[in-house]
Amino acid sequence: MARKSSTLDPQRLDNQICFAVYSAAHAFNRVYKPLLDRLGLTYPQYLVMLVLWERDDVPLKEIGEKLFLDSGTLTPLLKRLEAAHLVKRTRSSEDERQVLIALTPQGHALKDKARSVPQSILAASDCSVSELVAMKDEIVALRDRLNAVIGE
Amino acid sequence: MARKSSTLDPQRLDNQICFAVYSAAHAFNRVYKPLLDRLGLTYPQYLVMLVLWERDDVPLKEIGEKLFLDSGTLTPLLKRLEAAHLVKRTRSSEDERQVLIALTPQGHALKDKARSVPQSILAASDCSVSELVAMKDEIVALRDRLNAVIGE
DNA sequence: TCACATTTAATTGTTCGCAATTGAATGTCC
DNA sequence: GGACATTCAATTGCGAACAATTAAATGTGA
Repeated sequence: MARKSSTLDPQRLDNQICFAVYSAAHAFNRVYKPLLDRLGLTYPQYLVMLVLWERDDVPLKEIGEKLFLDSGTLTPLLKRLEAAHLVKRTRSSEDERQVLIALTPQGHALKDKARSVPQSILAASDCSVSELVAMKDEIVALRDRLNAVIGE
Repeated sequence: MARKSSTLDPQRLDNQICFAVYSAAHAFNRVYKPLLDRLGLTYPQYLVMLVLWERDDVPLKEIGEKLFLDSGTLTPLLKRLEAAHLVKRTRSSEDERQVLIALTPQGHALKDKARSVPQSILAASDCSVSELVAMKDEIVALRDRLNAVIGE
């Protein structure tokens, strides 16, 4: 009883939820890799395409808010998507500060090719949809609490 | 009923557990940042230190297995920790292929300074320990299932 | 209108993360 | 013992991720 049980030691790697999340994110990335290679996308690029497939012609700023990414990450990423002829970047005529991101026909067409990706991920998760939804909601709630702290 | 409800659309960003995990990992990183800045560590460097604080004089390979990272990531990271005088890298005399990572006195001493980090994270999570442990176990189980698929 | 603050992207520099390759050390099989 | 495969770390190249800075466009208040 004198020595703290290792299963309760908050400084142990295996007891840290952040490492669980960190390593799960990398595991997801590795599962996505071969699926997205066929689409010519990286995972963050795929996330941007998901945003655009929901709504086209979105300001860079708004993509950043949805994905929690800033222009330092998105500007070069979007330039790569533009070089791949999947999106077009244009300055807004109403507000020259904003850059609007629009899908090209190829970018729009890619949505169909990507349709099988989620079910491949579901299969790899080896888990029921309802369990995954419950976990997702818990993780999102945790993320939002963390982000609330960052804003002070 | 003809149109699929958006809350069930698997191609919607908000319905993807992987994005929840991805964005939660980044949120954790942002919460850790100011805490680890005081220790002069990045989050992946902190993970390596957690491994070494549990057991010293560990082969690079073993650190990689615990953190799911390869030498391409760890070699430069460990060189930075060595430059910061927190670890020492030596070739094993028994097997010259292996590099053993050992804590310096400063590296060992940093454990005490890092003791308050987990409770700061717990506070930011705004969640009970038992809830976090339950979530952690679920996420680890998911991660392990995903990693099992990668190995084919 | 003019001075000043705010907003927005882009840029720069550092660190991860990983695939692919290289090279050295070790293990195995004949 | 020698040919061969395997293991392990290091290296190279590319794409995030983010802090900090810069520059241009817009908003605001005297």
